[in-house]
Amino acid sequence: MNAGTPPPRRRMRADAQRNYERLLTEAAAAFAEHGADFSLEAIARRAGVANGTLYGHFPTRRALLEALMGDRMQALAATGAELLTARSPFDGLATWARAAMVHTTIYRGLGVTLMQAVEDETSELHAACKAVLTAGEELLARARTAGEVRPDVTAPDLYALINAAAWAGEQSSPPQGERLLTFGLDGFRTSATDRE
Amino acid sequence: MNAGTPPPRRRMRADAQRNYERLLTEAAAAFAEHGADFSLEAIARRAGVANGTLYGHFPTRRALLEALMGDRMQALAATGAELLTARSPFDGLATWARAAMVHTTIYRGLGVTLMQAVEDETSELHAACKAVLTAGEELLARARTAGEVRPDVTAPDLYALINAAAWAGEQSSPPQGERLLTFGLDGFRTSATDRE
DNA sequence: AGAAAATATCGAGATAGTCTCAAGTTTTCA
DNA sequence: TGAAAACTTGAGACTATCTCGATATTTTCT
Repeated sequence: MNAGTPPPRRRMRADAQRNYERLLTEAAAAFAEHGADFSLEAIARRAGVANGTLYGHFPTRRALLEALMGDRMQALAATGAELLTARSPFDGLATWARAAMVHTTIYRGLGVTLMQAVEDETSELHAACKAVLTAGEELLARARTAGEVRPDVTAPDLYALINAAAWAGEQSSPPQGERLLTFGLDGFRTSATDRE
Repeated sequence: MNAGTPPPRRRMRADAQRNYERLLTEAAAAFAEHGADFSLEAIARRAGVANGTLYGHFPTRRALLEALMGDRMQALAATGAELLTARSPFDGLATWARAAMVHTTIYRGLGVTLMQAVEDETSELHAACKAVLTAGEELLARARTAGEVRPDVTAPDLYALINAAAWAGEQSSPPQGERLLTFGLDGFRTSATDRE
């Protein structure tokens, strides 16, 4: 559906541009249908291009994912910023977390990559993940200040919960993800730990 | 360390028995060090055996895992039964969940297999996973009866939480797993949802 | 326009992993 | 001891990742 972001830098040769876009389109379709581990070789084939061409444009699988998801993740961060004005800080947080989980679920198996990317500075997805993490931190900080979540809940906790819930959702027929996320978020709440 | 369970059925030829055990030993070491996705070919090599021999003994990777973990999972189920007499039903549940998470962490990447196995009747690990699920259900039922957990929390929720927390723990440098499990379990508690 | 320069593409090849199976070897036991 | 049963072997058929020199296409410059 979505053909990805425009050219990376400078100007590309016309044929390169064409191939770049075709690869992105096919990759999006293949990943959506078969998961983020789908064969790059097959994607090149489907795009009518030699696999060397694919590697020329996207040296790593992560580079391809970044091209596919960069914008989307920035958008998610922006949504987080908007939810900073939600009536209830906790609800804003919860709403955003749900959106983030849905986002992670776009390609099966994406969670692993996203979890690694936030710690690995050399990952092409690092910046995007950091932006998401930061958005989460802000929502969390607000809810914390309002006394709605426990003071010891951190942004990495939230990030991990989102990805873990997405992961669980992928593994089970009735989407366990939603439930897990809800339980986790409830565990974040102040009320759950009066005596600790 | 642990060489796995004894022969499967009837009696094996002496050399077969030797190879079977050697494979189990090497697999345990390799999985422990490199994760449950480690190359079966390499395991056969390390065991000084042709790869056809490995496949002869263990038709699938899951079969190998079952041989490696079957007992251990039964033991986990037994631990669950014992914790049924814990002073506090919730603490019994929490203690067991922690043990289950540690158990899942024995080989990196095991969680995926365990989540699939519980739904897939054809998996060699299905029975073992069911036993674990059942143990969880009993602990949960007791805590529910005692009014310590929300009435809508199910055994699959618990199972998913345990595996998801183990998964998260594997992806992050500071072991996020423990924290996630705690938050999730707190989310299971009755007190967290008075008004819902 | 024409040719040189810059930029891309191609696809074979090196490496590695999964899984199968016909042919050969070892063990068992009557 | 020797034949039948039980195992092992390793090559072979696939699939995937990633690299690189040869080849082709596009752009640029005069």
